[in-house]
Amino acid sequence: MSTIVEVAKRASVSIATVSNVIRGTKRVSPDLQERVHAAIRELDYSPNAIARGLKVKQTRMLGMVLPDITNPFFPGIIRGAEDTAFDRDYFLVTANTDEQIGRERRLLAALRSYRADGILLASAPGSDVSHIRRTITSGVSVVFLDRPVSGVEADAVLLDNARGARECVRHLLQFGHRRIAIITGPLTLQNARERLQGYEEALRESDVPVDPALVLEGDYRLESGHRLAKQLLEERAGVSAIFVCNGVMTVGVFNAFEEAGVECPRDISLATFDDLTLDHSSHSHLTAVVQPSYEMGARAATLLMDRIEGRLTGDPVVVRVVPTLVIRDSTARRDLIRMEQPSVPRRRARS
Amino acid sequence: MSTIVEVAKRASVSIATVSNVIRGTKRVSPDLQERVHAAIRELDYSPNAIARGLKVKQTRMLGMVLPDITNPFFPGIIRGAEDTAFDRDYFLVTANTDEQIGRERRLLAALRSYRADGILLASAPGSDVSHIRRTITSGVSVVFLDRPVSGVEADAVLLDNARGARECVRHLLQFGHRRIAIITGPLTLQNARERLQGYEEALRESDVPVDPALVLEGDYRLESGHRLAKQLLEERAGVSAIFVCNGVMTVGVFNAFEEAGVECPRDISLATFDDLTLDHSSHSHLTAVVQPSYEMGARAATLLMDRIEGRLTGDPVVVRVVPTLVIRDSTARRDLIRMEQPSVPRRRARS
DNA sequence: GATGCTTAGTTAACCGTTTAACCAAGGAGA
DNA sequence: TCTCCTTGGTTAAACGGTTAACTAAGCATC
Repeated sequence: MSTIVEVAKRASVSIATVSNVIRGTKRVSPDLQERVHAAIRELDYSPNAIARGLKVKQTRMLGMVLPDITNPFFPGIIRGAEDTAFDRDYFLVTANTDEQIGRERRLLAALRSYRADGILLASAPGSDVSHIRRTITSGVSVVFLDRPVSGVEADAVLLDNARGARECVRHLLQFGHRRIAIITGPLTLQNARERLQGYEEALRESDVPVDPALVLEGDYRLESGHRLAKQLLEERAGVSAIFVCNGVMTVGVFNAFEEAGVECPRDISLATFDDLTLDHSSHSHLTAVVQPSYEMGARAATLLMDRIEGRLTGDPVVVRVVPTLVIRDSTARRDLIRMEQPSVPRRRARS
Repeated sequence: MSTIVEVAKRASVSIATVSNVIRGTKRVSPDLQERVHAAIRELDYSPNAIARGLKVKQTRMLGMVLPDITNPFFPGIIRGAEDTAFDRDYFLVTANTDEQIGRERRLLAALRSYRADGILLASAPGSDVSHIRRTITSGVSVVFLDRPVSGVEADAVLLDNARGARECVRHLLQFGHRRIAIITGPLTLQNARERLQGYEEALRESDVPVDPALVLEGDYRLESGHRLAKQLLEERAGVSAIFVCNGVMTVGVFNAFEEAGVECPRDISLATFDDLTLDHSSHSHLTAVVQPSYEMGARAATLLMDRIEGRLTGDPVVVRVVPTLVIRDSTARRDLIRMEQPSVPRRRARS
């Protein structure tokens, strides 16, 4: 691995000149430029970003810390952020915490140690936020993505969750549904609370009372969707529609439907947050609140880089992006729903 | 952001002593240790990994370059590699190329520039491998993951693709199927060729001729699965089973089934590479060749770190891991398959 | 008391860049 | 011819760590 000194020697110039032609910081005569470029090519020289970072005190490296890469919501975010960062000549690296606060702590510490210029963070739920606060006060810019962290001030890109939920539930109400169940995310997360709130608002608008028995708290993971839907189907209690607060849980809900021989929308209506485009075709027929995930990633990255470069100063800014409701086949008019339980499960689940 | 000098001042010791207590490189008396630790705590000091890297010429940073994070095969790999790297105190960062060779080139250049100690690479298909070769000769260790790169020698962790395909097709043959179609990956990729080869071997073992009309080349992306399955269903040509060479294409195949009103396994048997556990329940009933993705990630990371640390020297080693065939509901005995076309599609596709 | 061996700590060189400060030479203006 | 700019280049001091080489002090041995 050759260094700038070797390049300088080979081109018979000083290392300052090499640096200048590489970075274009000063006029250099054409023939010296050519000699330097030739030397670089011949040696396959790659500037040492680490030495540079040490001197200029910035690395042009951005970290992205996500709670769960298996959640199909995140790939879009990653793409958006990566593209935007690359366009502005930053290097974006991704790491995931598996929703474990301990891992998050380690990752933030590592990124800080490597002097990343900034971090895009979708934090794992947890009450201890000292590591985040420390990261910020140490001088690393942080932008919250999708999940704000209560008690910590920072730029953020968030979804208008209440609005998404409200529109979705309105749609169900327009279809004549009155007993609409909701499977929420973990209510420690603000976005989960907002979605619940949108649900309640929509009901109130239509003078439908909020029945606490129809509000089921999940945790955004597959298993909870499965469990709660199963419970819901057993009691039934007049429920003709379910609103599920994220895509992963919806998959679990479908599992429960299949085990119980329930077909959608024949036997029940289903609407969900998140679009599962990669998924089984029946999902592409899902009525869904779709989040502009690519845009969210892109805007968060922009915010972060603007903050780093000082184009953005002063109080934290919070960008709210709005989701769109896509109405597809999984919701039907209330009077078309067959409310009696199917007599026999179509197929048993296997482990 | 405080430095080692400030810590040294505050603890009234030399910077060498600070370094020594942090790294445990030399005996330091208990009271000095305590003073240093106190200073570190009070200043919230975080050692500058970049300065350290410059001096010791290694960063303990590993890069993982993947072609497509939306492919559900990769999260498992990432987890395995991340865990293993963390255990040995390396920092693993991930980036994805979207199957574009240009992005791969940029990412490798960036990782080299940041002096990553090593790279786990699942390369995008493409004939130009000079950037990979250059990365290696420049001194960065590279381990190929899942996809070897022809013409470049390096350690690798690969799946025994032929074996997986062979066992799967044997299973179909045992169920009495004779006209078995295959939807392959892009045959420029070695793993796609190996899967095809396994398919052919299994057929030959049973004296079933390989009918070229039943070999359809896809590209591992959803759309190709959809298109080829549709084509297959239109011609039908006595096909009673389909073997799909990756999970993403299988989703496309399911879309085609649904559009045509074909049910599985009632109307046709389906077996696939990859397990789509996150997916819709019908997928969890899929007969599948499942790859030990966590293990692959873990072993690749181990190989890489061993190579970096010099515990592993000499010729490249290639680890072959073996997949397991999981037989579930999507395959049925040939005589139970209803071969006539359903008269009317159950549901139309929407955009 | 001189000598040598440990032990605990410090000094200073170095890693590969960037960049402020400096310098030499050529040309313009007086 | 002398001074003063420009222009195009070089020198050398950082940046924040690590670590080999060194020193000082304490102790045992003779």
